[in-house]
Amino acid sequence: MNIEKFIKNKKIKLTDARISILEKLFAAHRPLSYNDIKEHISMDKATFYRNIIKFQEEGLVSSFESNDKNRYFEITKSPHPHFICTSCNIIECVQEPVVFDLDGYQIEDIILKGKCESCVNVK
Amino acid sequence: MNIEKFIKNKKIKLTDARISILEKLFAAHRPLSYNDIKEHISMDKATFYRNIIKFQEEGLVSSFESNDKNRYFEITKSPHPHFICTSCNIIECVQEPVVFDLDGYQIEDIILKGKCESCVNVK
DNA sequence: ATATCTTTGCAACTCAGTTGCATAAAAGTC
DNA sequence: GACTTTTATGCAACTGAGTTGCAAAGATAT
Repeated sequence: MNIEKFIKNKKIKLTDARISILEKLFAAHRPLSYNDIKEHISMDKATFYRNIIKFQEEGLVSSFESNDKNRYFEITKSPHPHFICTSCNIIECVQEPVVFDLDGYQIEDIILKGKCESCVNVK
Repeated sequence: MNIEKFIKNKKIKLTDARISILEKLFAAHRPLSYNDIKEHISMDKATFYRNIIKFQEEGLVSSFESNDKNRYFEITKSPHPHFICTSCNIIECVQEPVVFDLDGYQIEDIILKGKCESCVNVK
């Protein structure tokens, strides 16, 4: 993915900090928290979070809160559910569609919680 | 609901603080956060959170994190999905069952996020 | 090159939830 | 009821993710 193209036409400037955040999010195949990537990016956390806010305003990035009190971020793709393991806290993107309709409500995201394949057999 | 009976046979003592937390959770028809009920209970927040931990150890209470950085608590009933409004942050229990199976995974809870009936028409 | 507007790092702050510790209050026993 | 043991409580100090104010640095347009 070409980050420059990705940011073009959005009303935000192209900076090293922004490129490295987006590169990390593109490379991951699951949502990441600040703690997941802070070792791999060299910027203040204020810069990280302020850029995330910008990305979300532009619709480039989506986020949600997990069990472990961290917020998780991913490049906005076609909507898909997420799975959060209540044992090891890992987060995965779910490929299978979850169909659900609630009269009068507009569903934007679905989060499934439970035990992942690794944890389901442990205890 | 009789709180004394509810707590009986669990390895925790019956105290005023515990009774008032459980009463509030029973009376509500949706999950509540500490902020939701702190005005209506007279105890230190340390006492509140420590008791919630006990209740969860005994399986009396369940909880999850929401969008607004607060943790929400409810009396453990038969499993049902929850809806979180991304505009007004209200949380509702969903009565319609959501069927979903993920091979090798054990689903414990389903959280739907989106716009509630009041917010879906606003913006 | 220069002017303008945006972004950055730093440090200080916020706020939900946690922890240590001394005191108080349950529950069981006599 | 008085005594003993165990558990619960309040207070204050702490933690850690995320936020904010501000001055300095960097991006883009002219």
